[in-house]
Order: sequence, then structure tokens, then C-alpha cells
Amino acid sequence: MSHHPEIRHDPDSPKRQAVIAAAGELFIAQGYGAVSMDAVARAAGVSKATLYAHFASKDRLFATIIKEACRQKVAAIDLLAEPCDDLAAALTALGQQMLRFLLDAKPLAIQRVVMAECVRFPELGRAFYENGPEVFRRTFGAWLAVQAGAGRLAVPDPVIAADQFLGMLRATGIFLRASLGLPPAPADADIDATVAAAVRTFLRAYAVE
Amino acid sequence: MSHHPEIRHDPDSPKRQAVIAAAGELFIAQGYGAVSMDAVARAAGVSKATLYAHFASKDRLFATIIKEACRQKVAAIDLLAEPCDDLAAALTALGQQMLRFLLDAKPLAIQRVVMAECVRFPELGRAFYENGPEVFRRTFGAWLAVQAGAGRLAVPDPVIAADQFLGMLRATGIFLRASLGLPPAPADADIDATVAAAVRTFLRAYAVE
DNA sequence: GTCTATAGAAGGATAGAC
DNA sequence: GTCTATCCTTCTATAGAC
Repeated sequence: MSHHPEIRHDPDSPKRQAVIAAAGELFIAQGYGAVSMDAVARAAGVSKATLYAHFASKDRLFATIIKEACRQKVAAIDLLAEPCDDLAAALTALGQQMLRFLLDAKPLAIQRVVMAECVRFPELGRAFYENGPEVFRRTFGAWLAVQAGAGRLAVPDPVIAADQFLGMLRATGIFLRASLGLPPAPADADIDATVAAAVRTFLRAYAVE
Repeated sequence: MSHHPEIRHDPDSPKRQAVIAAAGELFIAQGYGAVSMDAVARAAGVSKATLYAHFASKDRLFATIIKEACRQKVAAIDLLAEPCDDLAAALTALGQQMLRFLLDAKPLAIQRVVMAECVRFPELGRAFYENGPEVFRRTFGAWLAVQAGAGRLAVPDPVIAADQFLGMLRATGIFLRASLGLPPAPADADIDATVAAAVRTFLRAYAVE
């Protein structure tokens, strides 16, 4: 025993952690093709041989790193656990937290990398979707169903309604612009206006008067 | 004269056209990093030297090709020129054509490549945004303003309303899934249902009763 | 303009010492 | 496990003949 052909390492090894941290920053910022294993080794302060002792190949290092990055949680989801007496206020708070998260540099960069490489690494598309957007729309949809049960909303299909609200947050003028890296960065006022408009449209369509 | 340091070529040269066609397919399908100049030359049936006689570098070839690909027009925009007596029908037709375009393999692939490379090639982000989404939201917003003027809609801000309708079309469950390459491919019924729901929510919020 | 052939650099991955 | 040093492949780009 103790002679596996696979790689087995202490996951808390400091060098390994350094590699993970360095590779995370580089891959998320620059993507797969633009980052060399030399660059990762240099940034992590280890040799390439050490790098390869922990990760069998560039592919596997990349996939491991990005899959882990996809597990980033949206703080907005916590708002859905709180009791709700004011629907408009709750949707506004949720929308603002959600949109600010989506516009943050790191989630934007992760989305770019995953979209770019999901053809060659289908597991990344799945990991991103299932850990992020899918979790949120389900949770949000369930919350909308509860509000409907309480007589505050009339939603034929809560998950569709959730998609619509989230879709309105990802507006072309603010979210797509940011996704494409176009200046200027969205101002707070723009974010608030987008959220307010989404809440208004959503409630006009779904609120029980 | 006739001795410019820059490259000047017959833009209709058959070899040049072959390079453009081959590079377009490869770059759009696989992205910048995954495509070598050897692969482009082979696919185009020319030598690398010929390739470099027409395009100074891989960067310039890539940027030229992708910028041109961003000029693809949305057929849906033509619908906005037709006279309109049934708002719901017009929005449904527009939405279906738009969403089917967005879900098509080539626009999805172009979007992936542009998002992936917009950090290193900011011009691509601009070209994509200004030729595609921005044109459409402006045109659609102007159309909504006309409908408002005709007393059919009450839209405080037509461009925001346009963004909202388009955002609801790009729903997580159908558009983001497709953007990430997740199976199964969207069925016609899913597309129609998404559009119908968007039209319904939009009119509930904005229609003059 | 177009080719063949190749220079020159960079990248992924590994051998062997410790 | 970690390093240094290196192998081999692939890549971008060009020289030189036609």
C-alpha cells in the first residue's frame, strides 16, 4: 500500500496553496490560453516541477481552479431567508445586492473565463451554472411562490417570474456593457435606477392590487 | 509612389478571401488562443507566408475577423419598420425572431469569443456592443416611444423598457444555459413560452388599458 | 503574390539530484 | 516534495527563391 499511481498530497500544503492562489488570480484575470505554467510557477514562488507534482497538467489545474471559483456565493440569497412584510422593499434590497454582485470585477471575470472555455471544458459550464444562477433562480422562485401563497403576488410560474426579474437586472445598458469591459464603470445611481425600474415593472405585472 | 510601407492588397483577392473565411470559422469556433496561424493557413489552403503577406500579425488578423463578424445584423430589426396595429402580436413576433437569433450557434459563439478577448482587445467589446445590442435597444426604444405616442403604451423611459423586454428574453433558464453550452438545446416550445411570458409581463406593466 | 524552408522564442512537461 | 536544468513540441514570424 501507500504506492498509488495517482497523486496524493496534503491539501493544506503551503506550496499547494500558493499555487492555487496564484493560478486563481492569473486564470481568472487572463483566461486559459494567456497564462503559461511558467507564469503560474513564478507567481506562486515555486518551481514548475513542484507545480506538476500537485497538478497533472495545465488542463487539470485550470479546471480545478475555475470550478472552485464557481462556488462563490451570492450574499443576496440570505435576504430571502428574512421575514418579509414590504414586498417592494425586499425586492429592491435583493435586486441591489444581486446587481452589485454581478457587476463586481471578480464575478464578471469568472463569467468571461467560463464562457470562453465552456466548449473545451464542459464541466465548467455546468459547475458555473449549477452553483450560481441555477441555485439563485430556484431559491428566488421558491420565495416568490411563498409570497404568492401569502396573497401578495399572482405568479403563474414562480421560476419564470424569477428569471424575468433577474433578466431585467442584467440589462443591456448596464450589465452587458460591463461584461464587455466598456467604460465607464456603472455608477451607483445607474444601478439603483435599473433596480427600481425592474421592481416597478415586476410589481405592476405580478402584484395583487 | 506605389511604394507604401503599409500592406495594400486587392481586397477581392481569392487567397485573401480564403484566409478570411477560414480564419472566421476557426476563431469564432475556438477562440484566439486555440487557433494557430498554421491551422488558419492549412484551412485556407495557402502558405503561412501568404497569410502574413495579407495580415501583419495574428492579433490583427483576429481583430479584423472578429470585428467584421460583429456586424451581423439582426433580422428582427426589420419588423420594427412595419406598421403596427396589434401590439401583442408585434412584440411576440419581434421577441421570437430576436430570441431565435440570440440562441443560434454563430451569434452565441461570437459572443463567447468577444467576451473572452475583450480585455486584451477592447476594440472588440466596442465593436460588438455598438453594432449589435446598442443598435437594437436604441431602435427598439424608439419604436416603443412611437407606440407610446400613439397612446398604446405608457413608458416613462423607452430605452429602459426596451432593456427590460430584451432582458426577459435572455432568461437564465434558456439563454444563459445556451451561452454556457449546456444541453439540451432549447426547444421551440421553450422559446415560445419565454417570449409569451415576456410579452405578457411587459404589457401588464406598460400597456394602456 | 506565393511558395518552401527555417529561424528564434516560448510553452508544456520531465529527469535526476537532494 | 522540491529544486535545477533540460527535452521536445509548437508557435509566430520571416528569408529567399520563383
